[in-house]
Amino acid sequence: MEKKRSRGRQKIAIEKISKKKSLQVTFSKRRAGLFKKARELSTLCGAEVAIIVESPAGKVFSFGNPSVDSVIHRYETGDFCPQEDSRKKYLDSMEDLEEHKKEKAMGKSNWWEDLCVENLGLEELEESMAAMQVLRNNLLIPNLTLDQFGVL
Amino acid sequence: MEKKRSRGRQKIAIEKISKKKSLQVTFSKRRAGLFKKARELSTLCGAEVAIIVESPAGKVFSFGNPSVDSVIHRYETGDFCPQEDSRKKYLDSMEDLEEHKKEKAMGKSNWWEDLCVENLGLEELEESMAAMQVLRNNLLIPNLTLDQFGVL
DNA sequence: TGATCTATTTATAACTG
DNA sequence: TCAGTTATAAATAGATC
Repeated sequence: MEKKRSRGRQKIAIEKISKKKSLQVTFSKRRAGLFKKARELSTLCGAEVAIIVESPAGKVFSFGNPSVDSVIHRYETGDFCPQEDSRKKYLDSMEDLEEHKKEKAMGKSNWWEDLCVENLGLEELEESMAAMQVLRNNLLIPNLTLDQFGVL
Repeated sequence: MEKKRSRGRQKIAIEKISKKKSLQVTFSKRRAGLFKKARELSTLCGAEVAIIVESPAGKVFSFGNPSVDSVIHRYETGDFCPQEDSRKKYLDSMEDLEEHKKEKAMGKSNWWEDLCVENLGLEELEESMAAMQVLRNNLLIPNLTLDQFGVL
């Protein structure tokens, strides 16, 4: 009979972990676990899920199916939580689209500085994505797709 | 020895559940489990977490610590990594790329088409990556890293 | 760093009232 | 539909490599 090689998983209290190193390890492991659970929920039940996590160090991680933004958009525009009139903002941004295009046609040099979801329609989002695709191709980096970025 | 009263938990494939009733039950249980994991992660690690789930029936559930809206706001404004100057670094390299563009432009609008690994050093590769990071930031998509593209 | 291992805790599928 | 039960699957704390 060999000596036990490990005490196995130990029970821990659900309170802030004091040891910095084990906090970091636990954060990574549990974040991965959380995202896996979310993926399973969405696959098993056909549910849409979005998760945003910010580590104590300020790093942001996200998971979304079909995408973080689409789920957030529905959350914000649905009657569930109408604290902000983001639908109006969205429609306004569509109006601004023409003006933005005119500016672009005038040959504005640093065009990407104006890129922002707030003044971008899906069409231009896809244009921007296409530019990134060209960059990606030229950099010989394979398999960059829109859904990898949670855009769609 | 008594007859077993249950077969206990059974292994299931991670694919859409076909039986409507067990899908509903599984959705409720797993949604609760997911939120519990999120609460534990946030308590154990002091992390901010927001989750939005929409059931196939269209019902929306959410969890947030400290609140869904605050986490979403951080996500959307790109106001993360407050203790780092990486954002500034991205913007700086974007300016460098602007120079690069002017040098290479010569009447060509799609400057990035000239970018190619063959005439790029690691430094410029990283610059290009930084430009993509800026694009990413402007598109409000978090956590784009080199290794995600299989470069490193 | 991060991947892997082990023993344990935790989550949950199927079932029952 | 909702709350328990049971037996098993899955996650993970702590250690090691």
